[in-house]
Amino acid sequence: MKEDKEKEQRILDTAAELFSRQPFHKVLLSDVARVAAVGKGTLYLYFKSKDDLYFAVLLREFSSLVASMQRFLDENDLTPDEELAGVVGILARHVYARSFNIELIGYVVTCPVTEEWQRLRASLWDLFEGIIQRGIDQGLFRDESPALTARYISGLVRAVCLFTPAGADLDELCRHAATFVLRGLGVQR
Amino acid sequence: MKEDKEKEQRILDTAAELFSRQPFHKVLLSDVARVAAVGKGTLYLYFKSKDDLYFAVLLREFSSLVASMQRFLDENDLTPDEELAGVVGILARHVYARSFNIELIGYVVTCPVTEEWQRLRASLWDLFEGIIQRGIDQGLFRDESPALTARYISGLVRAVCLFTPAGADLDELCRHAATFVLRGLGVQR
Amino acid sequence: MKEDKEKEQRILDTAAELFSRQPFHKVLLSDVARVAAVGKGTLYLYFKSKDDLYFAVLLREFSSLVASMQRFLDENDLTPDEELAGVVGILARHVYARSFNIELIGYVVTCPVTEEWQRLRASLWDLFEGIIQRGIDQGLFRDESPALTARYISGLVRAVCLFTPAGADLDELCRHAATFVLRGLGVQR
Amino acid sequence: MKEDKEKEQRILDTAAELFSRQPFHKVLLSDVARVAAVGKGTLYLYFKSKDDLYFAVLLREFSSLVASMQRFLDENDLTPDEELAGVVGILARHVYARSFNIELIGYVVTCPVTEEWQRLRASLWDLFEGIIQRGIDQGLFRDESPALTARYISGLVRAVCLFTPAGADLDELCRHAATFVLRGLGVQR
DNA sequence: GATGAATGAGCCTTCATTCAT
DNA sequence: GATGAATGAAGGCTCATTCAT
Repeated sequence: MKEDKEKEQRILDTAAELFSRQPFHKVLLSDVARVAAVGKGTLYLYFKSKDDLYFAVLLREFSSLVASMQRFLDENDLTPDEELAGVVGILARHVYARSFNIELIGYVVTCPVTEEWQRLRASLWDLFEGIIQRGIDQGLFRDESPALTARYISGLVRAVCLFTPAGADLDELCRHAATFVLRGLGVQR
Repeated sequence: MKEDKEKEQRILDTAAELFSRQPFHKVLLSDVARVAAVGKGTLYLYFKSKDDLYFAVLLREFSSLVASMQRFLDENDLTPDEELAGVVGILARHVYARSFNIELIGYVVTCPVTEEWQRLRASLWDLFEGIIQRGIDQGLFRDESPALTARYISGLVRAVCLFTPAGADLDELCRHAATFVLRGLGVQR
Repeated sequence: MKEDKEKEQRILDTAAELFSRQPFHKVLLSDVARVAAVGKGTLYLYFKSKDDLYFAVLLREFSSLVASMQRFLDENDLTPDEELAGVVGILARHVYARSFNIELIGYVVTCPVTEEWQRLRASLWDLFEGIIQRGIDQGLFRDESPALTARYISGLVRAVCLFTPAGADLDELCRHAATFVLRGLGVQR
Repeated sequence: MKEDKEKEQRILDTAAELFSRQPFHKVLLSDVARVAAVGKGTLYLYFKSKDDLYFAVLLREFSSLVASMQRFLDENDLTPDEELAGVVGILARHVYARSFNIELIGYVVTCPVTEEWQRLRASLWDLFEGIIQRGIDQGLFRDESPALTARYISGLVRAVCLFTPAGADLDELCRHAATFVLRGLGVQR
């Protein structure tokens, strides 16, 4: 019933694409099926409902983001300020490439939050909070409430990417955002 | 078709409430009518369609926010850092009180942006940008790109309000956000 | 929402007709709507679901049958054997005219029996049982178990009407059925 | 396509069970396959369609019933009244044990009657009619229309078995039904 | 102007049937 | 022969919109 992982991924890719371009109710499952080149009924072999598909997209995108940020931290031995600049850049590029992704969260906020989603979201915050805390411990950062700040950052990046002025350069955007965040944490730059 | 301003406001209030708590497609016009205590057909005397009602809510909420921020600036003779702290507080309280822009803005992002909405959104950014620019001119702030920063701020505030840890104090939250933003702009605090 | 009793009856009439000619799953609500000359959505103003419509048909038909039998008993002052012959005739004509009616019961048997339906069905049995008991009391009938016999009779009539040999005369059929039942109760004829 | 008789029987057994407990449209072929422990595709090696399976069940059940009744008559040398009491008992026990013909026959009534089904049904009636006729010929029974009476009996038995009052004893039930039928045929008991 | 019963286009979902393995 | 993933036609149901009152 769900052997074909490749097909499942194709459905998720398609759904991610479509959900990022239109609000939930404008995305038709017949479109998803057509674009993914599967039968409409096939969707239901892999996902219980339209909502289920939606959340699956959300979870996959978000967890791949968090994973890539975590990998970045693991594979590089950096100072907290370098780490923060790095993950802000990753986040920005991710949001920029697939502007929906973080946007999808808007929907989810009003829904009964699933445990899995809550856990995932917390893991992003924990990641930020951990960096900030290390920076504070090393005397690099100043922050009265790392938990709050961790929550700022994704919102901040999201906003700038969504509403980026036309013609902006992505690299510059990442640099600017990182600088702002680091200054916000008391780093002199 | 538009005599009864009081009724129109009641409809908008109701719609604002409902649209802020659920995704667009889960808000039924029959619910709006029932809660607003008007007939379903009456909605169409005041608004052309569901989309039209939605945008009317969005515009009203957003413009009242911008107006109250502008009023704050006009009625007080403050330094740029005081101004920024003030409007951040206003924004935070607004988002916190009516989490309207959760879904509201979420939906609108994927929609064909109307000119009016674009103008309104720009006015918020301009407001922030103006303060930042004045701060820079007065040597209070440092910022390489006030236009980008203006876009950060609302996203930042939105995020912290949406995902505020349980038990957080709103005043402290506002103070923290303001401090972060001001530090981000190079203010020593 | 359900002012128009006339429209509701038209829907019920149509549904009764269609449900009597085809099994449940072959009856399309779009057909019901078309034949009843109402919109498809209108059906849902009067009935919660297809099942609900089905049961409404069943209940209406059955209760009208029981009511007409009861009226026959009330309006005539007859001996038990005359009463029994009369109600058997009424039942036979009813089944014959709308062969579905009793047939519908087949479906209902396998369903979670609603209280209302149970009550209605019991009222038919009670009606038969009452007549039989009066007959016994007056020394006209012999029966060791009027409750069981009451359950026979509708099944008996149903069967003969459904499977009546081609060319049979309805009056003769009623007479024959009544005779059989009365003899079954020990009446010499 | 039809080698494995054992598997075919398992499918028929399962289908008989399920079709007798739920209306046609609620019985899913995937359920039949699962319960029968065969693949869904396998069903189509033995039966052309869902309808085909349905009628196969109906025919098998019904013909086994008729066969067992016929065997009873052949293997015992009885008087018509004994024969009738016997076959009524067989019928009652059959219906009682597998309420198959609740839904089964219910559905079939509204369907285009196949020739095979018609023939089978007629064989049951003929069996009853034959007994009745012999009883009349021997002066045991009185009946103006054995053909009609033959049609009563199965309906009568069916009804009592379906709607049997809770706690009833099957043996007593059979005795009572037989007595009623025999009295209906003018036998003094 | 106000209403809400009526409408029907359109979507999600189901499930009998097929066919590649 | 056996399987069950894949299919897509079809139907139940919803809900924005209309319009007669």
